[in-house]
Amino acid sequence: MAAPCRRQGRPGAGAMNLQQELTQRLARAIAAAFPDASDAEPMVTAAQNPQFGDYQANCAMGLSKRLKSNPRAIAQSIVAALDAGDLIDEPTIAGPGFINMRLRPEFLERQAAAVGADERLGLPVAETPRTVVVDFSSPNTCKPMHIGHVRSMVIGDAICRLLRLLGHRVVADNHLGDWGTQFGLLIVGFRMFGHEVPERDDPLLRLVEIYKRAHAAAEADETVRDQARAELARLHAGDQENYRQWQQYCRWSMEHFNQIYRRMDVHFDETLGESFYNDLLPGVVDELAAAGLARPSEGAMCVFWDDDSLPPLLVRKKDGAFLYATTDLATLKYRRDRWHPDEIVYLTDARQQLHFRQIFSVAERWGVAEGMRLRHVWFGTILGPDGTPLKTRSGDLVELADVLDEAERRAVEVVREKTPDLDDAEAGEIARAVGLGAIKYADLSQNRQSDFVFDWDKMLSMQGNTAPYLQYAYARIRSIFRKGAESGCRPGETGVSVAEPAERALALKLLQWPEAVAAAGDDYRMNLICNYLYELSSVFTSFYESCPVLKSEPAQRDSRLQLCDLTSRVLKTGLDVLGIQVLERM
RNA sequence: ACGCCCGUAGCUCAGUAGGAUAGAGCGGCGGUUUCCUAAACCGCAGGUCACAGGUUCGAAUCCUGUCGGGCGUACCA
Repeated sequence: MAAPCRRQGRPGAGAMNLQQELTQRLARAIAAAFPDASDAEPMVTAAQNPQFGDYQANCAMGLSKRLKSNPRAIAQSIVAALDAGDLIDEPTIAGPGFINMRLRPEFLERQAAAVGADERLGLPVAETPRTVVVDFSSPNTCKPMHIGHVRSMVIGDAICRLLRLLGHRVVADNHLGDWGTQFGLLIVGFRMFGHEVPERDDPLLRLVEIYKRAHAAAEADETVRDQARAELARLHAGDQENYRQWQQYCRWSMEHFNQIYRRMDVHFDETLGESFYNDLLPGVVDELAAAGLARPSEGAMCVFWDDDSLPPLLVRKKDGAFLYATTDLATLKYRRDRWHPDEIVYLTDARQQLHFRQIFSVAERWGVAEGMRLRHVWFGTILGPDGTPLKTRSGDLVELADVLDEAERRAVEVVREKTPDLDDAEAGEIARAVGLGAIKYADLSQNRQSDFVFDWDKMLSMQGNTAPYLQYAYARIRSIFRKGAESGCRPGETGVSVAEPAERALALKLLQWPEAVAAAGDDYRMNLICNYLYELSSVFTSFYESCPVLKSEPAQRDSRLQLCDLTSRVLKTGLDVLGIQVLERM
């Protein structure tokens, strides 16, 4: 299937954030009309209600107190000083002093054409590219991926994609938990039960079975616990055999993880376990002590805050062992030296907020956070219908591989029902993209800070505000181009027209893509991208219902084909940011 | 006990510069297919935004208090 021919334009030629542009125009008008209040925020937002126009400025009411004047009169003066006739009609003043603005159709038409010719779809490139390390996924080894791992993975990967789209350098860093206390028990368990637990396709699942038995044995028998402690100590002391065992477990774990990452289409630039930082830990504690941050307390080493703004942070146990916090500080310093990042982003669930406030504060006082922005991007917990963490009937966490299987199974059913004429290979491919998309979108479309109530039907839903809805909109557009190509229809040069309300609404929404990206990038809120794409698809579908494309007159057809083409490109780009595939057919 | 987060339609959730009549999906009810994919579209019903005060021209949003829920608070990660 040939892509619709695209006019070659200078990349970035159509770059414009409408909200920003109008904000700047309004700011100039305020400065001109009220020099004393030239610092006032114009407060331009997309109009709440289409009857008020496309954008509104809400600054006049706020200025009224400061200037001791009637807000409507203030709005009037701002409008009089406003130079934006190239973008909007004469603004109207409504209610207490809202400035309502409506974009001119000629502007929409010109801008839509410009964006259509722009590879970046109107999205400005970051003027100062930053280097951002994104720490996400970071599962513990020797445990299968379960449903609780999905958020960090999906949101983290999407944030990486978003930052790259904005023109930043990204280091996607998978910080494996490969140095826990479970290894002693695993080593003992392997010796006790290794010969009687059968091999499996996924060696990690065998390891988990062994661990379960070892755990039960330790519960029942004190000496097993002692052995586990001894093996762990031996591992930490550098025992060759135990080290080899440990490496084997880590390899099996990675095989399992990589299988999941491949299915999920999630990628990393760097994968280093906690074990990698082991040698650095004593030095970290020494430095903290030398800097006067850490001091002995009850036999341990601990960082205190003189003003008690934060509770004490333990960096070395009284038995000499180091902790999670120590590793995180060592990792932070290592990343600074290795990547010289402008920012490090950590994705974890909400429960680690205090931990990261402590880590960031220590890093600052220690001096290793100089010139770096440290951000804890946290998300809510995945809960079952009863409000507690999700479990299967046997009490285990739901395995991610099973969720992916179930999603595909459901998607196959829908594909078979809706599009029976597909061959098995294509149906399977569509089902994979649709099932995986549904899972990712269910997670990304929700405010990340809310707890996530897991519900098979909701998570794997293919109807309403879901990824399949967006994929379907895309597939319908591609279908138009397939059909159009048969009779030689291609989007051409005639220009875009927005005479019909549905055309106008679609063009406007398309021009707002940069706003959605900017808003999402501000605070890593991927749900804003989802909202936008859903609205775009929704506006498109209305357009699709009311505006025939291929059956319209040539000039109109050409314009509509351009709108379709642009819609499909924004959808593809947007879904790509979410890590969701588009489909030519579904 | 202290700290953080939360309480919005029957259900799941948007609403993070304080702005006009609080939105969406699902579920419910009713319509739409000689036409580019009906995984769709159009319409209707459904709300004391937990409660009580306060701030202001204006509060789901900010402040205080109460009730209810989740999580966290030095030898786990």
